[in-house]
Amino acid sequence: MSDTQTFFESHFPGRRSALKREVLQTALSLFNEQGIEATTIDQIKTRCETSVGAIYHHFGNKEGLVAALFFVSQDAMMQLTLTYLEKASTVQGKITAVVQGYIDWVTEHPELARFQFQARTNVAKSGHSDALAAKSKARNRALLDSLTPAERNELLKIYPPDLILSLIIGPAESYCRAWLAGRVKKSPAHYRELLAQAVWKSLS
Amino acid sequence: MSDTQTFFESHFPGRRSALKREVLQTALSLFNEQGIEATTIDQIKTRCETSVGAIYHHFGNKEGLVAALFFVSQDAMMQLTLTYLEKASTVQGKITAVVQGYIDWVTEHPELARFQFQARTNVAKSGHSDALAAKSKARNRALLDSLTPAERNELLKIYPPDLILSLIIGPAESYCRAWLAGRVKKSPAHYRELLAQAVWKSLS
Amino acid sequence: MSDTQTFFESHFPGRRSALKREVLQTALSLFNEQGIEATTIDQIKTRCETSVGAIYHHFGNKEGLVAALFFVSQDAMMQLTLTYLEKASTVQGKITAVVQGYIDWVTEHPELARFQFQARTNVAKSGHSDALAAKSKARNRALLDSLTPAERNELLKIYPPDLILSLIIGPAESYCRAWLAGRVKKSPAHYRELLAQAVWKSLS
Amino acid sequence: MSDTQTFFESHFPGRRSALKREVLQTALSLFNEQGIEATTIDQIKTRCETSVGAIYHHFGNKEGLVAALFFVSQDAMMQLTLTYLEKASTVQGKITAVVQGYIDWVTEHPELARFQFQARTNVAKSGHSDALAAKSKARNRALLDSLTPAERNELLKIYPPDLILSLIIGPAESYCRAWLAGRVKKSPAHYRELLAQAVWKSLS
DNA sequence: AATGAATGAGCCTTCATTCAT
DNA sequence: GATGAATGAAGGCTCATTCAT
Repeated sequence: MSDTQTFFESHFPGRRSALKREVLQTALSLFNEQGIEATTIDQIKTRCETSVGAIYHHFGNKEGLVAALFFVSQDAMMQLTLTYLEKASTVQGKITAVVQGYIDWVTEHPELARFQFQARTNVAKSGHSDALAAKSKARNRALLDSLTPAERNELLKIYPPDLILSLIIGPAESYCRAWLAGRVKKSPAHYRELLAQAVWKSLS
Repeated sequence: MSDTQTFFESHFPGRRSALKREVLQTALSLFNEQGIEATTIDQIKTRCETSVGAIYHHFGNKEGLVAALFFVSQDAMMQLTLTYLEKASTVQGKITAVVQGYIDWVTEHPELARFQFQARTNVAKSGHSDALAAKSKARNRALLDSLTPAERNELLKIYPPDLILSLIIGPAESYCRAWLAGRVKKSPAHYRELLAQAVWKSLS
Repeated sequence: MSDTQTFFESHFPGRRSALKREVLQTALSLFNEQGIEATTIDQIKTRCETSVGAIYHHFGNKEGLVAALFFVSQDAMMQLTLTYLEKASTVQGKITAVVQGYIDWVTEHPELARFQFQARTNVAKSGHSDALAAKSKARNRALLDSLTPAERNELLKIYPPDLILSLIIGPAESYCRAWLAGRVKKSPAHYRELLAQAVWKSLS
Repeated sequence: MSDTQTFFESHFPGRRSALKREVLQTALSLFNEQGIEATTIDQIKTRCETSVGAIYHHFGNKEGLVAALFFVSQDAMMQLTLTYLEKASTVQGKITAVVQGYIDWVTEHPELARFQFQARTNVAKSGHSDALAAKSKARNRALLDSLTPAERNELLKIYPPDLILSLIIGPAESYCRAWLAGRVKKSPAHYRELLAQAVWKSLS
């Protein structure tokens, strides 16, 4: 499962969702190529060979389409991190899970990751801002919730909780952004281990 | 120099630039409040009590206004980092300079920093994309250029050059983004030292 | 029979017409609340918990729904006036019948009356304009047809026939419009006698 | 001054208002021909040989255009009635003034009168409903305010104030509506005196 | 009879930009 | 240099209507 098509097929299965899948897939491409505001419903409709009415029937409006894309993507990313976290037993293992979960998600679904970066602001300013805030908070708690009280105390001894997340995810996110923007060529996947190690060292 | 008004006064001095300053200041606020595309020339004109013609006279078009704001801001940020770098003599000192230069810039000019994050994509897709690429590259080289050949070899021994920048700036950038978005309350300035230390540890 | 529900039950009796009645009732409310053009088939469908297809099955199209509502309402109003006219024997009695028939209809079915005022234009511009013209003419003749030749001559001595109807129905209609629009509070029913008397005086 | 063109010229004088006048004139015609909702901004623009932007520049939006047309028309009508009222000295004279002021307005500006009938509902449901309510109240008070206390007492002896207005204006309004809709042929102007007399008789 | 997904023409409105004054 | 009326392409969205199931 490493491309977007199979991603949508597994999240919106069945023949009845065929149009929904195609619209999401097309919108994703156009949003990334041209930007969200620069992409028109008409362009999407033309590429999908459907009608504007059908798009509005399924997603309400453009904002709803953006939100649907954003949340399905964010949820899947969260899911991957949780899977990794469950397999880890030590503190280092859990931090590595978060870092590598992030990297693996981005490299497996670069289109979705690219979209998330640009869509966050839109969603935050839309009617779905509450849902966004709730999910963001949940994501931030995932790591801390997976730790035992003892582990948590140990980790928070040096750095305040607010900072922890930036120390852990910051380097990976920075490199992933650069890669998605084409500013660096080597895939973040090549640096999975290096990044996890560096983060671990920074926290000792 | 801790607010935006004095910033514009020092970068566009004189009575003749008064309107230019006011337009930039107003545009900055509106862009941050509503987003760049959502802000209209008419709104800017109304808040400045000037005319659309005057704005076009000074900035050519909307894209030009965004670019002016973006580059003056990015140049000043680069300048601050260079000042810090000049004062540093050791490798650790230089890395600290980059991290703290970044943090200090953001906390001194949060409005400009916020704008830079959202404007980058716009500028990259505009006619000024070359200027953007050139300046980004320059910024990336500033640190490496300040090192002696020996220091450089030492630093690049473990981590490839592509990764270095993300390891250095990633944590600070991540925290600053969270702060500018209101997701964390404590100013990055409180963590100047902690962040620089963490980065240094991660590179050893 | 003083509310709209029983009105529809008596005009569309039986279990098979249940949906038809509910659609008419709902459409009537929405048309009055929002206006005819502002009301969508979808809104009606949602309130009735039925499907757009069912509405089209029963009424053909939106225009047909408006016309059905208009004509059933207009026919009932005409019927009431005719009943009153049959009971009257003198000229004054017949004029009183027309005035009070009108007032009683409006106060018994304010929703239907309100709808008639706004729908007349729509129906006139629709494919049902012929039916509208025919029924309007019939209504206008009802009074004159009920008079004996001698009575007719007497009534038309002073005022030309074109004017008669406006003199008779004008005051009541004016007050009823004001009441239906909420511009006056007292029900037209309070002024049944006063209005009939005033009209009679004006014709002497 | 008996056609619409000179009406607009006197209410929006000068070369700078030429476009405004033409838009109002054109909108009036189209609204009456096709109805307000059925008329599009594009149709108006095409007939005026102007641009949609210009229309929005002058009137804000379609609702604003309807309101402008409605209020300028209603104000002028009110003005005519006030002129007539000032010249009258007896109660009968004042009532005649109201009746004939109404009739003269309608026959001098049938297009505007026709428009007022259909636009009232729109304006009432628009953002200008307050202005409408205020002006309607003012119109209703014009007659009563022009009476001396003694005259007022005399007039209100038999009929309550709410009813008075309907008795006075009802017959004329009813006939004018019929004339504007083409249901009767003879101009209301032919019945100026008859209508005023009939109303006076009804009030004795 | 009932359903509701799909259609697509058409509407209102916005807004960057120009240019005559 | 300044002004703001005018332009008009383009966009998001609505909604009556159809039709396969």
